[in-house]
Amino acid sequence: MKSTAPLLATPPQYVLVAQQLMDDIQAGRHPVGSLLPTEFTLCTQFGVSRHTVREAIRRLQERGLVTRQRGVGTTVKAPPAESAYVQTTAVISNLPQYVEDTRLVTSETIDLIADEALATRLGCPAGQRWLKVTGLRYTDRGELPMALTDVYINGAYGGVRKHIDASQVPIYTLLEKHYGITIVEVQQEIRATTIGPADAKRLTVEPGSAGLLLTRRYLSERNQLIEVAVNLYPADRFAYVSSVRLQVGPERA
Amino acid sequence: MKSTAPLLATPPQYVLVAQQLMDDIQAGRHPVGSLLPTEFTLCTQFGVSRHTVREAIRRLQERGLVTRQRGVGTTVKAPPAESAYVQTTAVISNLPQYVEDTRLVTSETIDLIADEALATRLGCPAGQRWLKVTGLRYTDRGELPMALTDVYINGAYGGVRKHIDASQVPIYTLLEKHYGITIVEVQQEIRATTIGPADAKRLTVEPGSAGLLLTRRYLSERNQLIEVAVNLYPADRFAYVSSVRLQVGPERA
DNA sequence: CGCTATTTGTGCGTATGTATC
DNA sequence: GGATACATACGCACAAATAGC
Repeated sequence: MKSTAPLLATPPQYVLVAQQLMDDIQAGRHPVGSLLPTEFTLCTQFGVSRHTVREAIRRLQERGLVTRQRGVGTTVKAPPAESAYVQTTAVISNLPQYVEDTRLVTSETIDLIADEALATRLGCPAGQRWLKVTGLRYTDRGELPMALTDVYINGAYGGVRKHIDASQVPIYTLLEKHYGITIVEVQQEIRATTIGPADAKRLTVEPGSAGLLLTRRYLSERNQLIEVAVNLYPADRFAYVSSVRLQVGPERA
Repeated sequence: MKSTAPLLATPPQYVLVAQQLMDDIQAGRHPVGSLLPTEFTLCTQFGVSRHTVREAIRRLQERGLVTRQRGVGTTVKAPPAESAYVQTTAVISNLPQYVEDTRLVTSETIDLIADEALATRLGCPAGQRWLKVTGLRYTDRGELPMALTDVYINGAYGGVRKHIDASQVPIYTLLEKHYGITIVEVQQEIRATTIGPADAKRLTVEPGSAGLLLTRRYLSERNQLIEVAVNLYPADRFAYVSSVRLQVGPERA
């Protein structure tokens, strides 16, 4: 284990510029709806190159704070969000009513080696060891399962298997807790799919009917793939709902 | 006024490089888990500058296909997707990006009054006037349409109809621009569905096959429903990808 | 353990293309 | 047509992290 604290001395210039711009937006010096100064103006203002300014504005753009249009300029769209990141409140909704809590009932826990097909599905090199936990996810009310869940856990962390059943928390938090690793990136993919006969039987739906396939991939600091969760939802039992609401500017509206 | 040719001349070089790299990953020439050639190597291979290569790789990174590490290289993390022409969106905050990469070809524009069924689907009172724009959305690669799109625009803002074809920007930005309104909230819902015969024919897929139904509702400051966009994607032509990365340091409060 | 080569990250300068007004 | 402003693309240099010797 390495104990060298990776302390950052000074942030890159484009980060500083981005922070200053966010401050200015927050303080109302660049009100929502107004145009930001042009790239050239910002260059002279901050005393940096255009490349640096563009990199800074790119950050604002990625967070949805500004939009850019060629020939027009950079428009301020929203003040910087309070905490960290996107405000996407992902709500999992059931058709009859909203779901507060769900239970994962595991049916199988096996060790396996990723063959070519699985490696492709997970996005890992073939031959890697994985712990696969299969189960059905139930809502509080209703007897039918909401989803068929496969969780693949990197073989290096297979020790969590004994904590899974007992726990109500997501599996990746167990990994963070027991192994001291930190999940820094979560990639999520949602696609439609056709539910095959075997899965259809377990979910109690018609074979060949439509389903939602939601895959989450958890990456650690070193970009190591720690966990992959694959959820299959019958079309009529699940919808993925999210919303983004822009904050009203500092001025009273 | 220009002749409003909605024709894309040639994609930027970094897009071409990115597409070629995705093809190479898909074909197994850059297997998952392996390192991509270095930036310098790619420069000579493609005959472009490092700037262009980095821009291309940035696109792959945003889609979660690769991760980068200083001193190590660029690691392939996942194949692009099942099918060749799968387009991915990132977080909801950079919708404009997604629109720029695709072309909407409108086939029909009609005025209508919301009956009970439509009012329920849109979430508006029955009897309200709407402008409905129907079209197919294409990617820059592949001839098959990526999606069947219905955009419902609040009747009060029907005047945008003449600007829709010419523009490459999202329709809601047109509304913001021409009517001075501000979109404050975007609600998004994703669910799986079965594609009916009529839609299947237009999308060139099997009737009864699975599709992804993505609905976005745009609300103004006074919570007025301005626009509803309904997109139907065949299962094998689209995946909704988003990624959240935690910041390393306490970059900003 | 330190040195070095490699590879991505940061930053600069410049030029040209293209959309908008 | 002209002016403006962002987009694309080339070049170069040095910094920082990593891996291997």
